[in-house]
Amino acid sequence: MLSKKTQYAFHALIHLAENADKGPILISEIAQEKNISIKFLENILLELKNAGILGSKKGKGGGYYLMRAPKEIPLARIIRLLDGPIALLPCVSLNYYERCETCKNEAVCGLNEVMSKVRDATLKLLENKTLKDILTRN
Amino acid sequence: MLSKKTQYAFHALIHLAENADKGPILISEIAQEKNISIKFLENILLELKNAGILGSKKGKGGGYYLMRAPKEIPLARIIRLLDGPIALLPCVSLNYYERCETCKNEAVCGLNEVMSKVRDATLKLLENKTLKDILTRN
DNA sequence: CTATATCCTATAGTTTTTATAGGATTTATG
DNA sequence: CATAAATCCTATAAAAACTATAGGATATAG
Repeated sequence: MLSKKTQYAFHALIHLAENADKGPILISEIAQEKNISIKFLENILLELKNAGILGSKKGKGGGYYLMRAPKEIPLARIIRLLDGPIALLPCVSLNYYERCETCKNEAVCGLNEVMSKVRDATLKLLENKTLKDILTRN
Repeated sequence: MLSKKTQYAFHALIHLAENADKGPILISEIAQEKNISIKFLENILLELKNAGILGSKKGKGGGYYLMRAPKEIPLARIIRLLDGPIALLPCVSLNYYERCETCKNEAVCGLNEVMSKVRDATLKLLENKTLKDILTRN
């Protein structure tokens, strides 16, 4: 399961996308709207900003805003940033690979093969679906 | 990522399947072969037994053995048993469903839609692939 | 100058995961 | 029947990860 952190990030990004025309949005506004602890959300938005996904403005009239169009933000990007690996096993992770200590030859390991397929099927969706795809459909 | 518990379970099941002709297998043998803490493994095998996946025999000549053919044991079964939900969000989980508190209408939620697709793609593999599919290929 | 809002880093609280301990029970066998 | 071998069972400890909070630093609008 995705962590609360990542779930909150998605909800916050959705709010920012749906209010992109209103200029910078306050942390407190998002927190209230989406029922998230304001201080926890603050940390999350900061991480998104440091990753270049969000921009911010300080002081009166400040807040957070998207740095790029929703369709340019793949869901996989958010998950990897806040949750880490998407793969089910370290030995099939593309971004967080670790060699399997138990199995002698990954090329012949059946578990590795199946989990690689799971990873591919998951990534095909999460890398192609973007913030735009999770906005409320009207 | 899958927990160590689930990873150990897979390795133990593989060992049991590959030595099914040798009668009951000792916990200690599996632990040594796969480099798993013997006491931790004991708990895992017990859970698998209580779930009807393994059988056991006590006393001298005892040990654990598979209760059914490897091709009858889907990987999803093991994961759900030891790791819980396979879905990325509670609101798209088939076996551990929980209503989303933030979104007003799941039928219209884009996040729900995408994560449902991820779940389906993952389950298509994990419910159809079995212990037989992860045995070493020779 | 002041109020506002993010920035930054530390830490506290909670839950989950991983691992260990030790006695109870069952069974094979001499 | 006594003994050794093995799983059964439950509790608890140790470590790690996750969730949340705190409070001062910094930047900016007006």
